[in-house]
Amino acid sequence: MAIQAIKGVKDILPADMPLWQHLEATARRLFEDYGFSEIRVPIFEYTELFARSIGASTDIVEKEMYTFEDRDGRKITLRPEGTAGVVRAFVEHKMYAESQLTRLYYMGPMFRHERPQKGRYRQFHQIGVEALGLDHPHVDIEVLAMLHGLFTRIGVGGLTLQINSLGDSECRGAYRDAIKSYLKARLPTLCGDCQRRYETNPLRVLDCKVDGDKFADSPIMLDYLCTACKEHFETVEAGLRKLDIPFAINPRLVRGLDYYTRTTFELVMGHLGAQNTVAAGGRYDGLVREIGGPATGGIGFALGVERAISLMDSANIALPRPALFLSALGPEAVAFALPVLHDLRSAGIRVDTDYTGSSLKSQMKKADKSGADLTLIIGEEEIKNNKAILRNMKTKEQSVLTLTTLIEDLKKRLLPA
RNA sequence: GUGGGCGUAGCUAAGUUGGUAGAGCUCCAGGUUGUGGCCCUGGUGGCCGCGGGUUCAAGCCCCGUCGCUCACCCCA
Repeated sequence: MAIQAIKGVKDILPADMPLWQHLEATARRLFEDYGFSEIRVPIFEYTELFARSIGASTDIVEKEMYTFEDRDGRKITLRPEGTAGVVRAFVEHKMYAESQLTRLYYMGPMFRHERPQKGRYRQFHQIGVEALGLDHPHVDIEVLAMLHGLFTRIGVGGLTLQINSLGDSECRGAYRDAIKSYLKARLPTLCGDCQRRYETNPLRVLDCKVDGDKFADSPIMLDYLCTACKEHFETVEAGLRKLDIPFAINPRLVRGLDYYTRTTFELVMGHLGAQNTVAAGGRYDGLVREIGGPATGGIGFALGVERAISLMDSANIALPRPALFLSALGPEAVAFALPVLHDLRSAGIRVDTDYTGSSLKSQMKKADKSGADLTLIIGEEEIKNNKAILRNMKTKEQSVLTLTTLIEDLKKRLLPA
């Protein structure tokens, strides 16, 4: 039995790459327009970092992390999400001292040991941003506008941006108490999962797929927000309207990571399977301090690359193709072609060839398949007569070139003036 | 961790009540001797996921196992 890839991880094959590269390039360009800079942080960290930031009792930390001891006996974890590492780097390099607002983005693999299914893998990729240092609501708006803009630019529609506020340390407690007392009376009628969640994460009960529709009359966070949180949320709301960014308030939107405060949001897509959240994020005003930095605000999001790509239409993504296909017939021509290929490639011209020297018919097929607009034909006769034939694959027009001036001639035709 | 569906060629997939595995696409070579896409002909390519059992005989039936997949849970 041949060795296979680890369960839940995927090879991203050349055929998939145009979509990946297009998404990554579009994101880079957009984020940089907004003043964000790329940061690359390690894919593993000390386990404690994730326990402290994500929350020790969350599912991610309790049962999904790839954690192991390294040879020095220290507990190491493959990152299950991107924010913790970026915030750690922000604090470690004292980036808060450089400017009031630090805008960062990242992309790369994340790891969670879950049972794989559609849109959920054990190694998956996220593109994320973090804006650290300010808790001004306009930063929230900027980040949401950027998220909205990204999906517009990659041509994915039909998504819904849901937003909510989770309040802060001041008002969330009161809401939590209200929910618990609301649920307490109904507890016996709820599903087993909800009874368990009542203890671990009562806010999540409202989001239950089985009993979720029973809670139409439940207390909602927005009614419990303190003045500051309420103002913050209203400013974000007004700003989104002003920028014509469509959204829906979902008072039951709860995040699975403990660090979120105030603004939270999800970008969801119907009919993407059960894993219908394409991107999600929120504000985390307590996190930087928790990691050992100053008390400073932060907000970010991450999008699931595999999920986003499954929504993209590959039809309008240009595939890379050579400018020229060189057909060399017979060993002499193949030998002659070697430096020609080298010179053209060195000059930045994309050239493909087939080294077999086989029949012209089979090479024409390969030239056609390569997508090249032009085919250069060099055979025994051409070598003898100091000629080469240049064929336009679309018009079928052929012209005769001289071998001694071939490279200069081709450069003139194929390089932009 | 729990449940459903599925494993036959590189891909998509037929295979009757058990009787010696067929096809389309791809790939390769031809179809006037040096010209692609369409068409035609031929060829390469299968431990039928793996192991065991029943049987004269197993792709098909039984048991086990591994893998893939979808859903629960959780989340991007």
